Amino acid sequence: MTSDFIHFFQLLDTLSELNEAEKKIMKTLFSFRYVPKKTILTQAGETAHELYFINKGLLRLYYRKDGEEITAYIFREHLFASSYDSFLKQEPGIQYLETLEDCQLLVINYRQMQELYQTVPKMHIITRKIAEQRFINAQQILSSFLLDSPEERYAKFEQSNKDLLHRIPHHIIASYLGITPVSMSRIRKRRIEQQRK
Amino acid sequence: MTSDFIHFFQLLDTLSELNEAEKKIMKTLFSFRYVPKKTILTQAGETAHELYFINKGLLRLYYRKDGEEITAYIFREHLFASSYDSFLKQEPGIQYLETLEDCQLLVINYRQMQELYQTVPKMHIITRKIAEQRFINAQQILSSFLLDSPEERYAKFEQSNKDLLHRIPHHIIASYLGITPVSMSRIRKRRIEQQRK
DNA sequence: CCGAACCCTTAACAATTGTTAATGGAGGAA
DNA sequence: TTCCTCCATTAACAATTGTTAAGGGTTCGG
Repeated sequence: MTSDFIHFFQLLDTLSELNEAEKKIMKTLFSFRYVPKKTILTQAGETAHELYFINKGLLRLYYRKDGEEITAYIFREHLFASSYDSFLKQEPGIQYLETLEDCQLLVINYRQMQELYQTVPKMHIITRKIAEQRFINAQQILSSFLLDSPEERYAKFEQSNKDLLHRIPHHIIASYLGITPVSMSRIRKRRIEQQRK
Repeated sequence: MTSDFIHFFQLLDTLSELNEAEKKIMKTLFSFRYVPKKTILTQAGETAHELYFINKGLLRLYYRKDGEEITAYIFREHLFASSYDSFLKQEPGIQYLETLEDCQLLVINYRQMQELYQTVPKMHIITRKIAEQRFINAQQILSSFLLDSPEERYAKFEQSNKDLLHRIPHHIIASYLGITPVSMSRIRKRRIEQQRK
């Protein structure tokens, strides 16, 4: 269905103008997939073969350390998501990619992606800009670890992701902020007390 | 001089094969520059107009918070460096870019960069791959903040950057690791004591 | 409807890091 | 050389976070 690609092309059009022929090719290479909550799309130790565009739902990328799951990133609607490290290098990675909600995804695999680069050279421009944005984004998160205290980091997260506090378990957010659930709970308490004044 | 471009093309050739005509264009657009130690190349609050390739020397990217300098990244020889955020968006940034040693740089400005995209379309592929690598790199550093203790982070840094411990002041490394110089000194002491056993 | 699993919060204590300040060494400038 | 600045280390104390454990609420499946 064309309606599956509305947000997809809305994003791509901001990066590089695509004509109808190019869009048609892309529609044949990306496929629609429904994935239920708590599905692991990529396992650590295996190579990520697919790249996803999220039409609806949430994904998270995480590491495992000592049996514990540590969130590296939470992907929202209308973003591309993958265990990039593994997908780009086509080597086994150390990250897991999992759905946090029932998801509607557009999917392309690595081979199809190479085909896309061949048939739609503009794709190099698009993925360059996406990679640049991702890099800037990663750098911003990194800066928060260097410049901010855990409490400030929580405050910023709350400000720009108010909805996620209700959509996903807190301990996932805590690990994303680099703290324990206990510590995050204390921070939340402190902030509520301070708001009273 | 052609010898100025040896490492430059050595890197680029691994990303996409360039013919002599393309290399010639690049030689005219990149210019050679000698920059003494402790020179600020990009100021926070200003737009970064240039992108650098480091032939020799070290650069560091840093933030300022409460008068303190906090290192975001240390660029080595044969890497591209810039205050990317500002350079890519062509907006004022919040980072400073400074030489840590006397440097030999290849320089291109934003306008020339756009010209390069026009005349050498392959450049989109090259910068896409560079951006992807940078993203993976940033993600790796980020994972170290999520998964490792400050002590483990120091250990990993020491392992992969042994030379930097002698080339640059420790407090710069400490801020890069997200800790204070005092804490880093304690970590170093602990490690020496443990090695005795 | 009930039990089990999951999860947020709270408490108490341990461990680590941050803060402030002092010391002494190294390196650059005049 | 001598002075001065910068810097690494150390100590003492404060603040924060981590750890472990317990209680109670919610959700989901049988």
